[in-house]
Amino acid sequence: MTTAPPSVDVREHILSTAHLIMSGKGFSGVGLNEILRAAHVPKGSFYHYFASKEAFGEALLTRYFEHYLKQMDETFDHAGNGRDQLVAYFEMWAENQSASHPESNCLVVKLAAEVSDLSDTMRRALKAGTDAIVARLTGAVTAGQRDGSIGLKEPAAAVALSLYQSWLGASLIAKIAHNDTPLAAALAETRHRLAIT
Amino acid sequence: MTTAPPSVDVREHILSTAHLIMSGKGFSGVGLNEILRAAHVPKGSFYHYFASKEAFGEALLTRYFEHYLKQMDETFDHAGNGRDQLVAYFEMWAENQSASHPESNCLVVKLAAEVSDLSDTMRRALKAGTDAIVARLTGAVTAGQRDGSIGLKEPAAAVALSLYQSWLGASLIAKIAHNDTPLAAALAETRHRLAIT
DNA sequence: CCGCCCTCTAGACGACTGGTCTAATCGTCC
DNA sequence: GGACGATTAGACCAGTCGTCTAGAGGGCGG
Repeated sequence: MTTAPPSVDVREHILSTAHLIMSGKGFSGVGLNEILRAAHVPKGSFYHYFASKEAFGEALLTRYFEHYLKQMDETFDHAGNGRDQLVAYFEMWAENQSASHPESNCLVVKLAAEVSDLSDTMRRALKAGTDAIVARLTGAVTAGQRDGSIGLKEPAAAVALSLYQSWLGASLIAKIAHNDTPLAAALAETRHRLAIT
Repeated sequence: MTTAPPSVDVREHILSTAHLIMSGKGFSGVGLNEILRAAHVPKGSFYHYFASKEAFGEALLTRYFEHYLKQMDETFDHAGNGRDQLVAYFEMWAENQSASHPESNCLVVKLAAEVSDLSDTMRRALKAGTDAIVARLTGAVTAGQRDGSIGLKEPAAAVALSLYQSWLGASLIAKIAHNDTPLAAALAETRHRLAIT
């Protein structure tokens, strides 16, 4: 699909092509051949940049979380109080996870279950990434509790983890239903949970 | 000579063997060869019982939900009020999803993300099954609201779906963390949510 | 300008597995 | 024995991941 010959950063090009394909077919469901054909990169190059498919998967996840966390930080920076930060973030999630943009779907939702039992290194990449996400959410909850925009008394970390898990579950159900209403419902519920009573 | 219908037995045997293996390796991650070897069933027999790997996957899910819903009904029958029914069910979930019993892990958690984009028939099996689960949960929430064991005012269906999604998410995180504490936390939070204020 | 070295590309190849299908065998009953 | 459906054996080829040799390209010292 992607045609540009990026002799500059082939590694990055392979990774971004793979992200596209794997967010549809999963990890075991795609072969290196298909990815490399789509990226117009010969097989010989692949094993120059990556030691194995597993190492490649780990790199894919690491790269994904890097981008993701950066975007998350930007979203938080552009929002006001703690509650607004969280709402803006989950609005973004709902949009990205929509069935109409399969390429921006969350890789945690897509790959976690498949890959956690398959490869310990990939599992650890997933763990590090999700921990970082929850840490940032915890920061926003704490900020919201301090600035008065969030009234919940429970520990910030517990609230953050619970929100994150709910959205993972809602995304899974949205995938099964092939329908975005679970995401809209999750957004409404999140707003409700964070509202000052 | 009541010749027991062996075709049913073999079919069932293949399915139960596959359940075991796939709950570890996923759908695309296992080949028919491995499943059939493990089940001591010759490869040639497979296409006598199933039309394709996809149809096989659909049968696997259907069978899984049949067992699952039956067990769910039994759990509900042995519990008292609506809240107790839900608590008993989620206690069972936490136990089955434990990392130490990978064979009883939830197939929805394991396969939903991988399979929903891969096969529409499998996606629909997943949808029918999860809808049935949420319907039963909704029944228990309604019962609890009626018998006074649940104080929540929100619509029963919304509560049920939200609980189910939270548990899917918690199970995913537990898989990533390779650790059961997220499930214990989910159980505590569920209890808290359902407690009379 | 040349030759050298090292990075990167190229893709054939091997050993194996994937799902699928046809042709033959088996078991049972008439 | 003959017929016939249920069951199996194994061929089939496209695909898998990974290896390997051969060479193109660019930078640099001289």
